[in-house]
Amino acid sequence: MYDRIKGFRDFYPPEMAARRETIDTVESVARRYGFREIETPALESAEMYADKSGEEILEELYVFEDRGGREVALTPELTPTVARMAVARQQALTKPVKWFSTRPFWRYEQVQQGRFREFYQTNVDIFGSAEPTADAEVLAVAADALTGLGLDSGDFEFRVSHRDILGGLLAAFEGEVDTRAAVRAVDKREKVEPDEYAALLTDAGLSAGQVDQFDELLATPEDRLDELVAFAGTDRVEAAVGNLQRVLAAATDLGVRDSCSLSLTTARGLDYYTGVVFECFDSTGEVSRSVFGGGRYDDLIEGFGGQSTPAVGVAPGYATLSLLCQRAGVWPEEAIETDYYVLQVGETRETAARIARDLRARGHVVESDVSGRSFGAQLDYADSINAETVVIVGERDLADGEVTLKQMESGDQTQVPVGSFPGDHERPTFDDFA
RNA sequence: UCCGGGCUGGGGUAAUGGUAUCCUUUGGGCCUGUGGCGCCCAAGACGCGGGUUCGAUUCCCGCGCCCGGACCCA
Repeated sequence: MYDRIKGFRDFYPPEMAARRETIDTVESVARRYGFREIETPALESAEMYADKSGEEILEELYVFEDRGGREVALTPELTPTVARMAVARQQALTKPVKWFSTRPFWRYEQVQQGRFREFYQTNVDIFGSAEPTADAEVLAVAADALTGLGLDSGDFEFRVSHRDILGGLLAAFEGEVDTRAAVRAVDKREKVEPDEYAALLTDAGLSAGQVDQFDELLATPEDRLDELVAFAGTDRVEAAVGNLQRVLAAATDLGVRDSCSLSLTTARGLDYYTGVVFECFDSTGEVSRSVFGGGRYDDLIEGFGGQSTPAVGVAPGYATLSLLCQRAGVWPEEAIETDYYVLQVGETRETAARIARDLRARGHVVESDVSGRSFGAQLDYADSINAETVVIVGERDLADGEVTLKQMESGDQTQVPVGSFPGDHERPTFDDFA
């Protein structure tokens, strides 16, 4: 016996069925918005992540030297890869580029609820549009996917913010402020004690008075965003607020405004976000961590050596998504379904196989004995796979040119001429011959 | 990397310093013809290593894994 590697999971049929259904739902929503599927490598140059996020990041990745002496990493996220792909074909691709991809990613981190070392996400990205409608479309794909899974808009909430509002406000304060540290502090606001939160902001360069003022600004409600513009008095904050308002207006047009709430304390950890950022949360708070997030990252493509290309995306992860669905009671139940079981008694293999083939050709799920089992054991098995109809192909019936059709739920059965089964019937059942 | 809890057949459990209970499950048989039931038979466990002990599944230590949390979340 070998153990499974920590943080990696096996998915047996019952769980896989639920995952398949969930992934199909999310992908079909993306397709409906015109996103095209891409497939990407599991390995990328480790340098790509180091350049983007610093050498320290390699500590959290699966990195190794391949036989050709290349430093490679198992991909921890998709964004650098799609950025690389977009840059490679930037002249050829018509804009906007709209891509999606579902696949595993790997990070060497502590296993916790909703967090594994191998995890699956569907990334949905738009390149080449800086319009608020693009941000809103990404939000809409995410919201439609969740409702498609059976959640209603009251089950989840997108907390929406804007990087330039935070950055712009911080820049408007007197004195030197470490924006990155301050943004990190904001991100922690809900998790730490007020004193500690204030201390973090003070460390970032704000005075005690400024901390209070900043905190008050962050609590500004949606209908008074103009006050932020007035406070900062800068083009940057004015533009950011205007942009955020247009994104929310576009979200209204797309019918997903109800799922969005303004939350200036939502910062997202990722440094590459430049505009609107959002995170999806469980409305009940029962799922304590962020379900997934997304946002605008206009500078990344240029940073990868491409032409300036605005981009916005979202990446639902299935580990946390399943937690949310389970909490809401909409995680798919496995229902093993089999349309027909073709039961063999005696030397009837040829006829049984012909019937099974005919039924499969009609698109049905059909099983037949592959274990040389007895009549009773076959019936047991048919029951265990929830076969709707059992076609009994036995020597005695066959001598009379007949097979027996048994409806499992009721136990009713009837004789059918073997030559007319399945005949012209698309989906023959007991009722058709009773 | 750190903190807390846990680990007995595939799943769920009981007891125990002297190798383990029950349920379920799985395979086979009764069973080449009404047999989805039932009955019978069989299979299957103390996470790994070390220590204490005459003897450890039980007590101690380390590790592994699982669950939850912190950090982190690019």
